[in-house]
Amino acid sequence: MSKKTARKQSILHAAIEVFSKSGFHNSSISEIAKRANVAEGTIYQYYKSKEDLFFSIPIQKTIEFSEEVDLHLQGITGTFNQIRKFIWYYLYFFKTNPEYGRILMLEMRVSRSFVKTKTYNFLKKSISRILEIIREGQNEGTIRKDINIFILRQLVLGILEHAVTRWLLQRGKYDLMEYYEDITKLVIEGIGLSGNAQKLSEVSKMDKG
Amino acid sequence: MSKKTARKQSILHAAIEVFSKSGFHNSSISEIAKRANVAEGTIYQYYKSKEDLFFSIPIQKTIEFSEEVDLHLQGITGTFNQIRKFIWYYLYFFKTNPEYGRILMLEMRVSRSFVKTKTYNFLKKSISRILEIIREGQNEGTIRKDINIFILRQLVLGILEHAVTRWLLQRGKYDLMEYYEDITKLVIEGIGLSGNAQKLSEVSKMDKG
Amino acid sequence: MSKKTARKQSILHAAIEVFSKSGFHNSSISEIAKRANVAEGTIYQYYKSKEDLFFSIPIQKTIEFSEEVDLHLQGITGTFNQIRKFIWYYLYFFKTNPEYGRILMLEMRVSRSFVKTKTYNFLKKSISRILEIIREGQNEGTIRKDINIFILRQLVLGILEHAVTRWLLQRGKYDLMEYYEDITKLVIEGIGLSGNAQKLSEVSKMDKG
Amino acid sequence: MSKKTARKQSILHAAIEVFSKSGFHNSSISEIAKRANVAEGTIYQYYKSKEDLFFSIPIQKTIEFSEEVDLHLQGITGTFNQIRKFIWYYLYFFKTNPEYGRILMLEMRVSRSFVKTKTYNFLKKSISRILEIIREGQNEGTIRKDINIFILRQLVLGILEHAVTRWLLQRGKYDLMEYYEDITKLVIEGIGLSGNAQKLSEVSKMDKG
DNA sequence: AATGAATGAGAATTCATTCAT
DNA sequence: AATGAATGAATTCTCATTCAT
Repeated sequence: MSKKTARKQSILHAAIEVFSKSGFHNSSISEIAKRANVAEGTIYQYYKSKEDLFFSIPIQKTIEFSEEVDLHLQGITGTFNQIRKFIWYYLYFFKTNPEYGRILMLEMRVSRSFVKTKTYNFLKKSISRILEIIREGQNEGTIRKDINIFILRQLVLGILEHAVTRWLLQRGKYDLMEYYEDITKLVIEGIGLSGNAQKLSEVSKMDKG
Repeated sequence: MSKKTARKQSILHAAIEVFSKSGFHNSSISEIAKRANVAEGTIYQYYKSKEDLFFSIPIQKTIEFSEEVDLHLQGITGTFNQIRKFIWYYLYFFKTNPEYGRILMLEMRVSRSFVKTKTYNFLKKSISRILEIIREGQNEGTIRKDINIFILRQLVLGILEHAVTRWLLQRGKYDLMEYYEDITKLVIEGIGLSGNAQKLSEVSKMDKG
Repeated sequence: MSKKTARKQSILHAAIEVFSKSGFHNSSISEIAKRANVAEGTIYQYYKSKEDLFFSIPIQKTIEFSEEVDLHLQGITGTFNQIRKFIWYYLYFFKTNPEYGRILMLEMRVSRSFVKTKTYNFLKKSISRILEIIREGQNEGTIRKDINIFILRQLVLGILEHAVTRWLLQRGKYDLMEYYEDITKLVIEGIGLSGNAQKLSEVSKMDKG
Repeated sequence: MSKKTARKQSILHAAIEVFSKSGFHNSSISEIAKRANVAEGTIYQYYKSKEDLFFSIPIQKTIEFSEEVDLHLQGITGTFNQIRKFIWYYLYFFKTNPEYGRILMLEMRVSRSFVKTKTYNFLKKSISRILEIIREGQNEGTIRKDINIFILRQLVLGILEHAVTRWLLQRGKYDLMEYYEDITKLVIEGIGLSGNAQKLSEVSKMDKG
């Protein structure tokens, strides 16, 4: 049983490598099998189809992301501090999982069939930890209420996804964390209640608090 | 010669339709040929390969976008008004070119091989009309200078691409222009010099002016 | 040992169900194993191969048919009465064993490799109880002698197989016994000695007797 | 166009040979392609699938059979003479088309999917020339009316199919025409109006006429 | 004896591209 | 210049059979 799980893992791992390198359509089951050191048929004992294998990739990573993000957010008070941390972990996660990033950002996020998947909903939910933070912030009075909450989320995720996507397409020519401060500043000022100055001072207060 | 151009056009047009519907890998030359009312072999008289045909799509559309955006920006003064207009036209362009949008946003923008293309550079340049506006704004003193200009561009394009991508994936369940006001507000406040209040009043002044 | 036999039985039983449903080529060992509640490997402890399992099906059923037909014929005198009974039991047997019927009539009877099998000879012998009856009838003087005995058998079996095959292909839209009387009449008149009228009266006499 | 037809013909011809030798499931497209001297892909330009190719076989042969049988029946008067001729041509046809016979009798006739085919209906119609003859005979008063007409057809076709099937399974160890006389006699006496003697005399009268 | 995971050969089908007409 | 028939490489998936446990 543990052996079975290990097999399944090693197939998934090989799949991430191969799919990341060449994309779904230019990857072949035979290459994945080779890299996982199993026969082609073995893959079909664990996954129904090539698509099933592909769409299985985010499940585990999403759980990992959710759990870690929750851990990192624990004990942090103040909406802006939480957002800072969320952004930081988001960037850090993809910096340390660039292959998964390539699969998620360059293929899945953009795939018509993935949108219909259960995994997609799961992923949406996990990412939307940010929605909760924003909502709480609105209740606390630190996040602006004059703009639709989904647009605010779009601001945050839009900037983050764009940043990660650009970085991935450059194949790591620069450090993804490089612009972390700027991005954070932009996001916080963008969704914060009022004037920039006020917000910034507030943030630093909270940071100290 | 005119006939030749027309034929090339009609092939490209058919290609946009087909690629948009099914994506690059699930589209076939034979279907494109059928829709363009030419024989399969004819396509190879005009385009070297399927990939060549695919990557030829953005060239024309990019020119169209650039020219139109320039026209729309003419006579508009004030950085923020220009940005408003840029955002408006960006959304409008994809609202009226959803098929091309699907190809560009869901396939090209994310394709490893496209990044190596000349067309990619061409596209980048055309989109970066926004960079100029931002730079001018910084010189004028209306755009903040404390944040890297590329990050500012990332803010704008990140939000816009995210908005368009989400809309395309929902296959037009809602109107892309719906959130135009919110997006504009966010962007302008995000990249503007100081406090929100100040910026907003400035914007309305300029709108009137 | 009893347990062993039981297991072999249950595998065979499952095989009949599965082969009947989907035919030899579209049936899989894994489905048979599942239905027999054994592991795939276990089947190979009892049968050399898929083909071996398939060709093992008729053995038992043939024995069953032979024994039952003998029982039903016991005590019946008169060639025609015996033939009536044979026909009746033949139809009854396939009416009550349609799954086996499908395997025998639609697959085996027609398989190039089955003809080379020992089971095939066994089956031929069992079915040819009818040959004995015909031969006795010729000796008694009730069956015509001007026609080759094998052709007479062909008459009987041809009509019966054809009737059963048609019924199976209609998947039981009608009752197989429906045309029993007509078939019997035709067969008896066909192989009987002389004029129809004479034969029919003879038959009814014998039925009463 | 003529070339196209020739190609299609030669593929069909190769298919008949291969399918006849090994049956549908044990034949491969690659073998058919090799024998037809075309590439595998070429087959798919003419036939949608392996099944489509397989089920295309009877169409032409059925037309051939129908037309020839009609020609052979022309000018022949008298129900029994027509039946004699039908039986003769039926046997002759399969004697001269044993490969097609193997496909039709040992696979198609017995295939669950074939029954749903248009070709099946076409085939049924063509074979049922015999039904017309029987019906006319009943109107003329030479064929018995006390037995369902479909059972009478079953008698004829059952015997014929059985004869051909047995012969095919023996792979031509004997001459299919060998038992022609006996079979004819049986059939004619079986479906004829009254006593054997009467029928036989009638037949010879007609033969002379 | 029983298991069932692993195998890997095998097969159908697709389709971009070529080239003779 | 246009055609479209022919190609054949490439790929996914199935499944009978084996064998270590």
